[in-house]
Amino acid sequence: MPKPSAKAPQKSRIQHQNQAVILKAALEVFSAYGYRGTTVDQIADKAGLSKPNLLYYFKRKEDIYVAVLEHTLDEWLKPLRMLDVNGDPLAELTRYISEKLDMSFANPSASRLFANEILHGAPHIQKFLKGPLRELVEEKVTVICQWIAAGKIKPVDPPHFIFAIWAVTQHYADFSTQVDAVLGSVDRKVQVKQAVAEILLRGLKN
Amino acid sequence: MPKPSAKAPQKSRIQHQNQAVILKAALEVFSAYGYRGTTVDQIADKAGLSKPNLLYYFKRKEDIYVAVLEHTLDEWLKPLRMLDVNGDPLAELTRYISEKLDMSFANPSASRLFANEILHGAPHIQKFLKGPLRELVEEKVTVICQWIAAGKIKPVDPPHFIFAIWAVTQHYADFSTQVDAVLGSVDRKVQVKQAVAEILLRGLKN
DNA sequence: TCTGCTCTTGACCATTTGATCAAGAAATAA
DNA sequence: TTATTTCTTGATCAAATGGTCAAGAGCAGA
Repeated sequence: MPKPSAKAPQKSRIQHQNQAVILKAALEVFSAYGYRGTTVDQIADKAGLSKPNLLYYFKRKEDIYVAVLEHTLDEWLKPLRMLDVNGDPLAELTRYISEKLDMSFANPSASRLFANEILHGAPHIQKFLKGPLRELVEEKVTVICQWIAAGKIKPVDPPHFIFAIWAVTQHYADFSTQVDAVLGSVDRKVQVKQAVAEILLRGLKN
Repeated sequence: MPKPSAKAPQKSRIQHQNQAVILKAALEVFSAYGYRGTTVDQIADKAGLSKPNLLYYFKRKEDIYVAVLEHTLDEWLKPLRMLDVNGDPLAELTRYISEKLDMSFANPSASRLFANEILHGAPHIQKFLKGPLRELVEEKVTVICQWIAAGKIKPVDPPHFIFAIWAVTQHYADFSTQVDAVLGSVDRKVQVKQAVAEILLRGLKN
């Protein structure tokens, strides 16, 4: 076997670069218009490639979509993974909320792509939801349970508390159009962080 | 002028009935597949009409979509409108959260339709967001401010508190696929109501 | 430079889909 | 019944769109 790996056809420099350009362009377009609302031409235009050229790298439209989706999933779980049972509960949760809000403000497209996928029944990421996501939630539920058992925070329904954090933090990405319409389009990152942490965490303090 | 009104061509019995059937079918399909992902044929099939017949009642696909959207908007605001400054704050907010969750469980399609529209920049309901919705939020913000000023609840950022209620309650409609994947598909209405009210309101108690 | 591989694209195809229309069926009013 | 309006549909069209292909351009190693 002279080749280093028969399964990994080792990308060339151009391949590596163009795939990155395509994924970036595809994220923007898919998150803005949804899967069916996006045309391959739109992605190609945004990526600065011709349509056949784009389809040289990803055979089908759906392949691009799946690639973009999977590319964001891992990133999505990182902040929750870091929730440490040995840390101070309020500090840990404050950090978690802060990081989730940072993600919503810095990369709303990824949040919207994810929201759109789930909104339509998550046809492409059922395995992710029922596998890695579910396991991670179960793990962090026990963390919260331990904090409660140790009397470090007041009792709370752990899974629904996690859902609440997701819902509120991602709201500022997914529904930013609505937030802007109601409050005006100003920079409110600091204020939101303060307000959200207060709303979700004050009830936990002893 | 023999006619009662020149602007309202008074619908016939058949018109009234078929439009209702179409709107119901369209809500299901649009909320499941999004605007671009929905075909007129799908709506016609679900409504039990031929495509040309459906287009006899609504000239264009977009007209159906707008009609469905507007049909749900008014319903959407009702619970918030009822928030009464003279009532007990905790009781009023508990009732509001409970009603929003009831809506999410009873009519998730409407919630998803709305979420989808906003997710994609709310191209059809900008006026609604910047008009009626904004005004209603401003009104209820003052209600919450009065409660705070009267010392009835602890201080909280009113608009972001309203957003938090929306985010969490609508999460159980919009992201039910994810919730089901993580917790299993069981009836959890009562538990969710209890948990959500606790999470969002305990921090307000004096 | 020559050779083989990777990359790029204009032209093209098949299907889907929003929308139209003319003609007929059904309801309604006289 | 007759006349008029409303309702229904098969057939059809034009545009949009995902995907293909053959031929050529660019690049890397010998």
